[in-house]
Amino acid sequence: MVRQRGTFAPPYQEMVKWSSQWAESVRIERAGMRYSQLLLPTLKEEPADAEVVSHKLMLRAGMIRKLAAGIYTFLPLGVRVMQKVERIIREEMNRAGAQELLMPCVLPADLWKESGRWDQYGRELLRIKDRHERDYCFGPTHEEVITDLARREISSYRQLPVNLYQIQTKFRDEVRPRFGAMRAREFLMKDAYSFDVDEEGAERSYRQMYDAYTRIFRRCGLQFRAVEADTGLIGGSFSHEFMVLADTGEDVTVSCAECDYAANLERAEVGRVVEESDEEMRELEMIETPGQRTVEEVTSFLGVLPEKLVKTIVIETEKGVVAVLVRGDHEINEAKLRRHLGITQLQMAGDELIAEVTHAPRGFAGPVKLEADIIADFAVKGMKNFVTGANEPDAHMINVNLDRDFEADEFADIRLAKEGDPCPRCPGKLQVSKGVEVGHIFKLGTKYSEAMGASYLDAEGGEKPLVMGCYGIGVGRTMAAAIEQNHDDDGIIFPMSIAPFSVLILPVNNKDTRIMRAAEDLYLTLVKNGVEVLLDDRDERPGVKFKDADLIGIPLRLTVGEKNLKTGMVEIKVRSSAEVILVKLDEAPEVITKMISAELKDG
RNA sequence: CGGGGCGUAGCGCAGCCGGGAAGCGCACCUGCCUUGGGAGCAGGGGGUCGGAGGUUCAAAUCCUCUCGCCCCGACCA
Repeated sequence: MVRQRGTFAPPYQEMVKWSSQWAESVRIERAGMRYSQLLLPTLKEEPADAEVVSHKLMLRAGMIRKLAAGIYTFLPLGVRVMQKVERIIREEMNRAGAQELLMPCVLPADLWKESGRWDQYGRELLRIKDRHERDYCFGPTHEEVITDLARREISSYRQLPVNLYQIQTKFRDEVRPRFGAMRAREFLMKDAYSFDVDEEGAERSYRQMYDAYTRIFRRCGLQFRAVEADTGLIGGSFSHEFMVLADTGEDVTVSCAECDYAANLERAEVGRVVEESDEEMRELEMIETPGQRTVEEVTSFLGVLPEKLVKTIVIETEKGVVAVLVRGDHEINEAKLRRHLGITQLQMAGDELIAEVTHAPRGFAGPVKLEADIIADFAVKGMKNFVTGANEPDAHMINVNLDRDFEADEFADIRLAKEGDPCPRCPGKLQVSKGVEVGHIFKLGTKYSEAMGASYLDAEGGEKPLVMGCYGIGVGRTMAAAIEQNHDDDGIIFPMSIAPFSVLILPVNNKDTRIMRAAEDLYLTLVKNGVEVLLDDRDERPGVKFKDADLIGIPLRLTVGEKNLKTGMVEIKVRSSAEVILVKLDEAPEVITKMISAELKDG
């Protein structure tokens, strides 16, 4: 329209006024936005209290601001990204047949007392009282509420299966919140709960969620892995964590280089390859090792490698005392040991108990003539002539051998996996990498339904407990993880699917009427086509605009400059590849639209 | 909860040791100038120095208490 006016150019201010009114009328879901009207406070300098890249960039790009420890305000740009992630989650949850509902964030204590978690949950549960001094808490998770709903509203097998989800603000009073949106106290979470008639159905629901999660994280542009995880206190038969690989992650993932085995370090098994040493058994000897307690001290004192030593750790459990043997260069995996022994309480023995069991001070325990059950790691099985404590002060034994000098009551896989260990599923080797847990799915079984009396009547009229599953996604954390994986020195590189805007139009000089007219024209055309576009109409120098453009990471940048405009061209720059293409001004909207849909095709 | 550190303008910091007029850079406002990678010049606004108490003629500075925040660890998933 503007172009038809030929050489006549209205004063820019008037034109803006006129075209903003027009834009308002054609605005589709607020597709377009003018930078001058957006609250988008970018920071040139690095915020002092940000540690990880995503946190720094989210602050610098004006997405979030901190209100208190672990509590953040999301500014418009941050909200737009959040909403993109939410939308992907909703689409995939709905596609998987789940239904959205919304539960309260303030929960009555009664429900929590009923499940027993009011006392178990600990300080992480934010407890509050109302004016009548009644106990409430701010929901950190919603198993109790959903189970309560289920027991009231679900009574027949005809209503099953059903999967209900919500996207709700949670609060967990973390001991130490850190890394911005990565580990906040208040955070947005998608949590879903499935109810089935039996185990089989529950496993089907679990599988559906597994697939939905895979689609969700793929669409968010994340490189991730689903790994076997420990069910921890939530319980249940199995669970997977969706881990985004990132060096700043707080979780450790063990995966096989050859096959698709992957597990959380807490759960990771080690292949039971027993390397039988072909050494001849030598004569058992006791050697004085005054003051040498640690593996490091003993091995350097005796001049042997840690692989030749066996650590004896005395452990106290609710079922009694056990001595655990692991190779000198290995560490006990407490979660695996706990699961193996079927116990929940586990702690290193104190000096008194050690003295009682070994008749020696800490640091000199050994398996020979030890007055406790001995459970040994598989790696110990093939060892010959190893070093252990002597169960006497300041002494160790060398040339210790299994069966000849002592007997292990049991062998088990109880150590932490480490880089290069054999894979439990194939002949490959294990790798260790850091990651961020963005999603976690659990098959719960009947733990909550039985505790809270949530049952249904089957076709034969028999009363059965609902079989449950629960499935979480940290929305803010997913967003942070995406930034953690997609950035460079200049700023964020948003994947198209979760970008706050698809295109940024950057007029190089906003005092140049021709440039501004072209930019406005492009803006209006794109908005009309439903493209989410940000027009940088600020009266800033080009350098400032370019820096901000890179920082906020809009996938496509349309630069309107004097030189190219003279030949009727504009420049499109792809943020991720830095690729630059020149297109004709009037073809730009079409090219842009095609580029966007090409980027989104897997959604 | 243990250890360490920091609270001074919107942001980043100096000043504190050795008490004596609250500063610097960026941002912000006005004007000029400039317009393809965070320009330049001139002028300007903005502070209960986290809070309370104490010492002193005088406290951002010294002392006591307190609150907040960050980092490491433990904890949690």
